[in-house]
Amino acid sequence: MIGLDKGFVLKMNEDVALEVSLSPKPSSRSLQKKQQILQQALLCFSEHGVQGTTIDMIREATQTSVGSLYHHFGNKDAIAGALFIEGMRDFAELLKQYLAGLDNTVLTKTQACAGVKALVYANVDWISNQPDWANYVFHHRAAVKGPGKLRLEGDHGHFYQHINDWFAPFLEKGLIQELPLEVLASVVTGPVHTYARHWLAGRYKVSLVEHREVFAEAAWQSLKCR
Amino acid sequence: MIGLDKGFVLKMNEDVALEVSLSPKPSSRSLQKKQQILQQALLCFSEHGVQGTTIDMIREATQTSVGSLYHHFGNKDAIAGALFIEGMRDFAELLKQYLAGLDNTVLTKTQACAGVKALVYANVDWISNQPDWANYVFHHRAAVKGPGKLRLEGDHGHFYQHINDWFAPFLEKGLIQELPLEVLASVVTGPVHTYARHWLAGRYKVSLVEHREVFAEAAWQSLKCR
Amino acid sequence: MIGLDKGFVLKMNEDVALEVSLSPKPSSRSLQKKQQILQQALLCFSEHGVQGTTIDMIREATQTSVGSLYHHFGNKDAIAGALFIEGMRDFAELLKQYLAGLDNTVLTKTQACAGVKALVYANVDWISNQPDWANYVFHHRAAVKGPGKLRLEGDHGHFYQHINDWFAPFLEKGLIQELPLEVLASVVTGPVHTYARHWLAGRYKVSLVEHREVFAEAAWQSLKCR
Amino acid sequence: MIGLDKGFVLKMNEDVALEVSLSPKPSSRSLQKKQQILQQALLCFSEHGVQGTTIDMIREATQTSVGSLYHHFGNKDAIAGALFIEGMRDFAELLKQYLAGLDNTVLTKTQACAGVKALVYANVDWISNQPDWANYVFHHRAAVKGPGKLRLEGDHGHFYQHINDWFAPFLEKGLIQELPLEVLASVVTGPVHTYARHWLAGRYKVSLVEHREVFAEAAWQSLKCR
DNA sequence: GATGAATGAGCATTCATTCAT
DNA sequence: CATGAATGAATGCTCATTCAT
Repeated sequence: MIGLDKGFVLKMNEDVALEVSLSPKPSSRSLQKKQQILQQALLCFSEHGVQGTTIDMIREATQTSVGSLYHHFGNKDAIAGALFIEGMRDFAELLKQYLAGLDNTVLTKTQACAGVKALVYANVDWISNQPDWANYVFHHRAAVKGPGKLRLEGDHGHFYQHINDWFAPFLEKGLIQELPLEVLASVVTGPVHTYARHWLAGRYKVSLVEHREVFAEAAWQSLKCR
Repeated sequence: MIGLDKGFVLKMNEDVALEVSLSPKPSSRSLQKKQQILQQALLCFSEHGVQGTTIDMIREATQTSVGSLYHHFGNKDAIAGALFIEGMRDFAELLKQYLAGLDNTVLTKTQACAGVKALVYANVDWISNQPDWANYVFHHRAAVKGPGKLRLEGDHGHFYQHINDWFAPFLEKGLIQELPLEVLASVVTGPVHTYARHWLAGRYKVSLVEHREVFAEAAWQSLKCR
Repeated sequence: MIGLDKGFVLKMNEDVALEVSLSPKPSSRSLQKKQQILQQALLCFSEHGVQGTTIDMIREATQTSVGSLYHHFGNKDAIAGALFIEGMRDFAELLKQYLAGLDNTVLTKTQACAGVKALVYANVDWISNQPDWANYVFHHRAAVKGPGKLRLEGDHGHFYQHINDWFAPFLEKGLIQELPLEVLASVVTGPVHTYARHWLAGRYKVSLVEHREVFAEAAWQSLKCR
Repeated sequence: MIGLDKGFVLKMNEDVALEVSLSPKPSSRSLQKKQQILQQALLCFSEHGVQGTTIDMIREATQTSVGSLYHHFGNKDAIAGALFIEGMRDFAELLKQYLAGLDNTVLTKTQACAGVKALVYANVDWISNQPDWANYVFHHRAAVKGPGKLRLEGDHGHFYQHINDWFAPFLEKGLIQELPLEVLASVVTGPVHTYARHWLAGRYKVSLVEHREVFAEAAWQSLKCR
């Protein structure tokens, strides 16, 4: 069964650097600093929202200078955007990993259930391990502007395609209800995200992960064919 | 069966006026202006977010003066807060109305199902009829600050109590799964809100109301005891 | 010897009313309200300064409406001005009264001393009895603008003339040092006012009146001829 | 005899910079700008009062940008406060210098007189050389708010202590009247300040310095034991 | 006379961004 | 690459004053 991946870190591929400044050799020093900036920016965004976070807050948190921030990212939106894109990618990776651990060639009810639950697990686990990042990613899609937007849409398309491809056989075989993909997605992620939001805001006391199985089962009951 | 209430309007009880200024007689003129301001502010908030909306935008939309805005509400936060509180109340009223149309003394599976579905219907219908207000209310609880916060918490407590009381018999009889109220709430509203958010953002094309029954059925399947 | 006049009240002659609005019959009702307004305005001015006091503060303190305030005084400056002029007059009256109790036809050292001390007593006593008003009057001459200014200068001239006339014989006889009137005034009132300012600001704990005789004696020692 | 120090300039120690931003190296460039800002702010405050001076006036006078003003001082109050504190310090320095030029180990009437007169001279001279700053300092203690306030009180305490220590021997020996320090201070500075205020406001024509000796003698006559 | 809604110029302050060193 | 001073448009809010009811 799919386990709980421990110890995520906010780590990103070199592409991030490439996207922002086209400097030929993003030295590892530079990359390290960028990550630190993103890490701290995330904390600020979580606490005050993107609009409520000022460049100065990030500067203070990262112990650098305004100039340095701009040298690395160009402007505030680029920071917010990079954070979103990397988060999306990080989450997508986990989800793919969870699905990869399953076999979608054996078309049984059990496998279908495992697939649906894997979606829920991936959400619950990623959110639980990266609560701030998760909160940010699931509520700041608008943060991505300019050139990054197209790229995000591409990424997102591939991601959806991947999930779609994985489940297609089960839908065809009639093991999962034939609903629009968007409805499926909402039924699977909606309860988790809604609970997570209240939990992260401190309004719910019991941590999300404690309801991991409940949400998984609920999703499966909603989507299975009977 | 519970029908779709047509023609909601952003209309609020006199209490709104009372909360802001304790003037003895909030003339209907004054009340009317306050409502108009809230109406327009909502549009601005929907389009640009609360932080992204400037007082000047609201001023222009309402065709009044800055002074008048401040005369009636004191500050920007108070506008945002009043909008949230009134929205909450409006939604709660609809939900109560839907539940009131059902009989929770006959403890059958059918009635339990109707109860759960009523919750979904209320969400779907209110969101469909007040999309902007809904979007605002479901994502700006933080807008309520200061004295209004306590009041909101009180209101909210009563609201939850009411729902709780309605469903208690069914839970006792074992017709609905005995889950924490917060989980129940997330399972019922999560899919609807998640779908609604994407739909309102223009990312989903099919309107929420078209999936009304699907979401209702999904909720019931998740929560019923088997 | 000159005693301490008890129980001053902020009371003004009908002229105040006349100066502001030229209404034919300033009914006693109206006059009463004006006095109440001035009384409260004084408290506000004392606490926040004239510039720091808003019309709304005065409105709240007087439990009336903005409109009423403007009906009675025309504008904020007029309130500040009236307060200054009345204060000046009230103080001048006390001073004249104190001098009137003495005999300036007997040109002895004793009488000269009594005259000088009367000036100090008048200052100490008036300030002690009307601390707020005193603080206001001695530091807000600039508050008087427009038409009231000329009138004030006239009043002030008469006042100075009166004092001048009273002391002239003693100066001629060589019982008091022949210094410019302005220097005399500064030596007599300076210490009292300086002490009073610090006392009123809470920086000095011992009340002004306890040093009444000390200041009087100091003034006399400074000014007497030897 | 104590002479008249010519050519004061508004110059302040590095501490000013330190108090506002704790940046490691307040470059001399930065310090220079701060001084220029204070210099111009003083002129504005003198002409319109602190409340009557707008940030925009200071900006125009200093030929910089609003942002720069805030970069250096944080807010308007900080400008007003720094000006007061520096003024206090500048005056205190002069006074100490004047006292340092005298010998308080020879306990004669002559020396006591010289001491008292030094206090008056310091006041007259500083006010005459820095009329605007003096006027500001002697009437805007309230300008100091927040953290600077404590520091001011400390400074002030040391200052008073210093004066107290200098005069203590003379008081003990019975050469100067044993009055509370506050009364002594009022008698010495009161006449000078009162005269200065009227002079600076343009109501008195003869300059303060012309009465230097008169005020000094008056103070001595008031305070000497006989 | 009283009331309080309306007005809008004015103000302190913030903040993303640029750029010289 | 780093630094932090400089910039100025933008923003939330205040407040004296007017005026219709």
